[in-house]
This record gives sequence, C-alpha cells and structure tokens, in this order.
Amino acid sequence: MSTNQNIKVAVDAVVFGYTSREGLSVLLIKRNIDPFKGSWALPGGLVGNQETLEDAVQRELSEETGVNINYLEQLYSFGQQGRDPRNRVISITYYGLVKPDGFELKANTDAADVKWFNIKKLPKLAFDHQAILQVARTRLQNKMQYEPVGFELLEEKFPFSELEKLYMAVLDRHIDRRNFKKKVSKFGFLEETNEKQLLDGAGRPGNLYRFNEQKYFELKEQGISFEI
Amino acid sequence: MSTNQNIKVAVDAVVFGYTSREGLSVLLIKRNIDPFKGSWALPGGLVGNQETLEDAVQRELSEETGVNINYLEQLYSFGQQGRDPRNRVISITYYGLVKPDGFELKANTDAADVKWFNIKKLPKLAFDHQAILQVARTRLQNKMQYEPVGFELLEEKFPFSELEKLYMAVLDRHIDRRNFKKKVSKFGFLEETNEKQLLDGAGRPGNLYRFNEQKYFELKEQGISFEI
DNA sequence: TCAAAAGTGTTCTTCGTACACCCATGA
DNA sequence: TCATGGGTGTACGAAGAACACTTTTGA
Repeated sequence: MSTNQNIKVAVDAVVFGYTSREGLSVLLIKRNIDPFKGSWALPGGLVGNQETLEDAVQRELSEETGVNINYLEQLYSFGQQGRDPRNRVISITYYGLVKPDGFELKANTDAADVKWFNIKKLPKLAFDHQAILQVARTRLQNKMQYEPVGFELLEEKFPFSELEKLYMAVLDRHIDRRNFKKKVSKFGFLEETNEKQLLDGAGRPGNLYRFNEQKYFELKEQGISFEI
Repeated sequence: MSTNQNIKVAVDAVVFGYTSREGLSVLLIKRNIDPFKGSWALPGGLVGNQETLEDAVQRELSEETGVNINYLEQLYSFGQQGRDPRNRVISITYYGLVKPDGFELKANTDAADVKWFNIKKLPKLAFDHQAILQVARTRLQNKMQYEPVGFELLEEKFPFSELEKLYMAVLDRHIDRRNFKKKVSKFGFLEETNEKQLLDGAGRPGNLYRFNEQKYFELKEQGISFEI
C-alpha cells in the first residue's frame, strides 16, 4: 500500500465577491484544455513540489484570473475516484473573499476567459465543482454568522446599508434594519466616520463606517463572541 | 508545474473515546518504524490508489488499532513542507468517535503498541500531530454545541448524568444539571426507557435514556436546530 | 443513619423580534 | 413636491442563568 502511490494533489478555490449592484458573485474560469474544454470551472490546478497549499492557490488565482484575494480559508478536501477522468486527483479546496476594488479580471494563458457570475445565475460547472461551490456557500453562510468575515467583501468605508444588504444576499433572507444595526453596533468594532455616502441616485446619503479589526481582535481576546 | 509532481497523500485520524471513569480520551499508536520510531502518534498512513479517503482511514484504524469507529468526519488537510522529514506528504485528517463498547484494542503489525490517553495527559507526539489533535479538540467542542454528536460517544442507553459529564469533559467547564436537562429535553429526541442504571457504588440510580436518531433527523428537516 | 448521586421549579435578566414614522437628498 | 433610501426606539415574549432541597439507594 505504501509503494507506488499514484495520486495527484490539486487545489481549487471558490472566490466570492460582492457589490450591491451585482449581489454575491463567484469567480469562474472557462477551461481551454480538455477535459471539459470550454466549460466553466473553479480556478485551480496542481500543487508544486516546493510550494505550500496556500501559495498554490494564490499562484493559480493570479495566473488564471488576476484577482487580489483578501481572505483565504481552507474548505474541504475532495478525493473520490473519477472526479477527474484522467487521473486520481485529490483536491484541497479553499474559499476566498475579494473586495470590490480588487475586481478587475484578466484572463491569462491558462484560461480562455474569466468572469464573475451571480450566485443565482451559475452555469453548469466542470468536474465536481458544483458540489464544491455548494459546500463553500454553506460555509460562508455559517461563518458570517459567528465571525465578521463579511467586511472582507466590502470597501474599507461603507454605508451601513451595504453591510445589511450583504448579509441579506449571503444568507438569502430578509434582515430587519433596526435590529441588525443594534446587534452589530453593540460589539463596538464598527467605527463611524464623518464622511457620507456618494449617491448614485435619489435618497438620503448614509454615513460611512469602517471595520476596526484591531478592536475586534481585542474583543475576541476578551472572549466576546460575534453572533448575528 | 504540472509535470513530475512528487507529493504523497496520507490520512490521519484523531479518535475520541469517552467513559465517565477515564474521561475524554484519544487513541494513539506507538510507531515501530523510523522516523519517530518509539514515539506516540495518530493512527494513519498513505492512501491506496483505489480507495476513498474514508476507506483509507477505516483501513488504517483497523490495521493499527482494531477499534470500531462510530462516527467519522473530515477535519482539515495539512500540507506544510517538512512535516514529514522523508518526503513531501500532505495529510488529510479526520476525527472519529467511538462508543465505550468499541474500546478493545489490539496493536497490530504496523504499530508497536496502541493505547487510549486521557486528553489531559497526552505524551509528546510525532510529526505535527500535536497541532492536528488541537484542531480536532476544538472542532469537537464546537460541533457538540450545534449537533448532537455526543451520543456517538455513549452506550446506546445511558443515564442522563453520563451525557452531562460528557459535555463537561469535552467543553471543559461546569454545566448546571437542571438547565442542561431542560434544554436537551426540549428538543424531544431523547427517549426515557423504563430501565434504571446499574450502580457501582452508593447513590440513587438514574433512569436510562436513548437517543432517537430518526426523531432527530425529522426535527432537523423541520428546521429545528440543536444548540447547547 | 449517613453518604452519595439523581430528580425537580421558580425567579430574574437578557436577548430576540416585531413594528412605523421622520429626515435628507436628487429629480 | 415627490420619490427614494437612511435613520431611529419601544414593547412584548422567549430563552438563558442562577439557585437548594428532597428522594433513592448502598454501606
């Protein structure tokens, strides 16, 4: 059993982005080699002998998509036989969060195309990537409810309503504005700036807020736990 | 990057057991080959070309320890270079739960010895297994608070106090008996039998309870969520 | 009759939730 | 002046936390 093992190790990444225009989106590449040539798939590829798993993810993302990832966390490892028709490949998957200003894409040699897809309008995906994406979505939903990772999807300064809409988009349910504000404010890691939102249409401009990560870590040290 | 990848794939398992006598325990093997010959380590080994990751874990456990695993869940994948001094090995780790009556051990060819160690009296471990164990412990603590996995560590029928002591051992804090009973009973997946505990000493014998898994799944379907 | 462990209810506080009107701005 | 979206407080009910005495058994 310990001799002649012939299994390849890959990484794949589910990268989430959010804008209030587009909602919650996922970054996909169009494959330009077989198998699944022409299909949309998660960015990813084989791990180099000398690089860590995280480095491999970062490298693949920059090779294939050009995005700047802001938060990266290991998701799950998939190892079923037949998930890649060529060889036995186990894939260690990650999910990542990108701020809206890191949204510019450039498809590269390895990919025929790169695009953001709204989470509700996904194409058919190659391999078992549909299942991976589902796991990632569920994980993000859970994670956002007990750690303030949502801020990794917003600009540095944002109106409160952005945060609220983000939570509604990810959790896919309505949230009461007043209760949500009360709950988030209570923790004390959100700073009000004295700037106001720049408007794109009518309506009263909201105050801009900033997430104080330093403060959050202090509170976490003290055992205060975030929950939405 | 895609040519001549030379990385081995292994699985390792953190197996937890519980008895009120011994408290929360972890199953370790004594290595009989180098590196770390003579050190205690988590059971595990390389994955065969034709087996799933879960199968590999089950096989290693039965080869090395002879325990019957009751619940198995993937934990995390560790891939740092240097974690195995021989080759680049990435390890996909699992944690498992064993009922007290599956406690009999038999060390086998692959291991010089197998033993249960109380979680508070662990020896130095080989490789990065100390870190893996820490991740597993934290995961178990979290998991037990939102899914009733604790029952996988108890006999089929158990006095209520067993459940309570188990939670105290895993969470490492005091739990109020009355509040705990109220909370657990409320869910309705715990059945009271009309048998009573067999005593080992003085004290009033407790009623025996049984976990109704069927009922739990029904409740879960209805969106009722377990939380301690 | 004593020691050991199990069984059981009430009160108080905290948190979650439901809910509607006024304000600032651009068109 | 109208339409759009932001800002704000209160009241009710549910759940969590603190807390002590009685019962059953073996020695």
